[in-house]
Formats: sequence, C-alpha cells, structure tokens
Amino acid sequence: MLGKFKSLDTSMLSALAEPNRMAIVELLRDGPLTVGEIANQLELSQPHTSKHLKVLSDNGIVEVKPEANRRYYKLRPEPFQVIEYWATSFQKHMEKRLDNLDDYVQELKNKRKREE
Amino acid sequence: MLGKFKSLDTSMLSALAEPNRMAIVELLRDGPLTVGEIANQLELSQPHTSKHLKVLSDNGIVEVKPEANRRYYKLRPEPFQVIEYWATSFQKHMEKRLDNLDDYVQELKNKRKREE
DNA sequence: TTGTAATATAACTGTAAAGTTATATTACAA
DNA sequence: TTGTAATATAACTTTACAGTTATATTACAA
Repeated sequence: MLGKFKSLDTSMLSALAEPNRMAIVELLRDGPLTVGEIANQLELSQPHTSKHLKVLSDNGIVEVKPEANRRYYKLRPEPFQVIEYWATSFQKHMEKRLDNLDDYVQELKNKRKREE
Repeated sequence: MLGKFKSLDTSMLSALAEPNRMAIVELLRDGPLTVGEIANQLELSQPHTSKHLKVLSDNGIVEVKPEANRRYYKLRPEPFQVIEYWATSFQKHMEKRLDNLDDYVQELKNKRKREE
C-alpha cells in the first residue's frame, strides 16, 4: 500500500511565503548579511527587517552570528533539504498511485479476458 | 559567477502554507475527490472547503472535472515539480558559494605562502 | 415542474499578521 | 562618560484572509 508520508510544516512554509521574507532568503543565498545591509538592499525599514528576520529565525530558516554590535544572519540548509525531500516523496506517492491504478485497470482487463 | 535563479511564486507557496489547504492537498494525493467528500473527511463546512479549493485552483495546484452536479478536484503535478526544482537549485547555489569561499580562502593561503 | 443534492458565491465578522513609530539595549569610539 | 551606530522590541494601525451564514445556481430524479 501507499507508504507513510511526512507532512510539511506549514508555519515554515508561511515564513517563506511572504514576499519580503522570500527576498531576504534569496539575498542570503549569496552569503551572510547584517540587518542593516538587508534593510538597505531591499529598501525596508530596520524594524520591519528585524521583524521578518525573527520570523525566519523562529522557523529555523536563518541563524544569527553576533559580531560586536552587528548581527550577521545566514541561511540554515536544513529547511531547503526538507522541502526538496517533501516535494520528491509527494511526487513519488502520486506516481505510485497512478501505477496502482494502471495495475487495477490491467487486472480488470485480465479478468474479463479469462471470462470470455 | 553564481548562475541565474528562478524565484519561487510566493502566492503559490501561500496557497500551500494554510493548514487546511495542505490537508486538502494531502488528501488528494490518493486520488480525485468531490467537494463534499473533502469537506466530510476534514470536517470543514462546504463553503469553507469550496473557498480553499478556489485558492488552490487559482494557484494551479488543483484542477476541476465537473461530472453531473458534482465537481471532482485533482492535483496538478507541476507545482510540486517546480518546488522540487527550486529547492534543488537553491541548495546547489549555496554549495557553489561555499566552494567559491573555499577557493578564496585557499587562494589567500597560497598568497601568504609565496610571500614567506 | 417541483423538490433535492451538490456546489459556488456574496456579504459579513473576527483575528492574525504586515508594516509603522517610538523607545530600549548594546557595543564601541572619541 | 558621553555620543553614536546597529539592532531589537513594544505599542499601535491597517490590511488581508480565515471562517460563517445566507443565498444563488445547476443537474437530476420523482
């Protein structure tokens, strides 16, 4: 039967689904940045940026490295691995179901043939 | 340099990030269902279910097949392919950056050695 | 043709989250 | 020790969206 399936954390998805946060994440792809650098590049206010970073941080998408009075934010790789794994298994599951459907149809055909 | 990168559609992500909608999507993994069947299984009201299905439909995550006065909703495979591809490229991009960083550090070391 | 089942949609309410403004905290330099 | 730059956070306003209630639409069966 169709195998067990790990659900994807929807709060983590929500964190990524907000456009400004997605923009932050894409910025950080190229390396760690401070709050100020992020705010400048995306033309967001500092408190706004901090708030978004907190959401990303609470959901394990970024981590902080304090350095003097600056704070460097960088991406954690795990969430992206989790998402990739989820999408992959999801598709496998769908394909498998279609295969099973094929088998079922085939089975019906064979049955009919045997009864001719 | 780091290659071009296709952004992920955040509205599509938002559609998936709502818990009830994620539940609907996971239900539909196992095959098409009518609105009523989904509403029953998830214990959602009919209008509520229709509303969520509209969001999923507007974002290309499901498609409808009317049959008499029922409407069968089924998953479209594309969004999941897109998400997988996005997560994969994202990770590749990050790894590549780290490799470049390694190269850079190595370069600094060589330089220092030559200057000894 | 009337009644009913399945679904969509409009109109509304409540709440959560985005975004702003003002203030607190921390580290450092003059 | 005072001033300043970088950041966080509290308090607030506004907006978006989840969820409900009531009604409209469609297909079919009696």
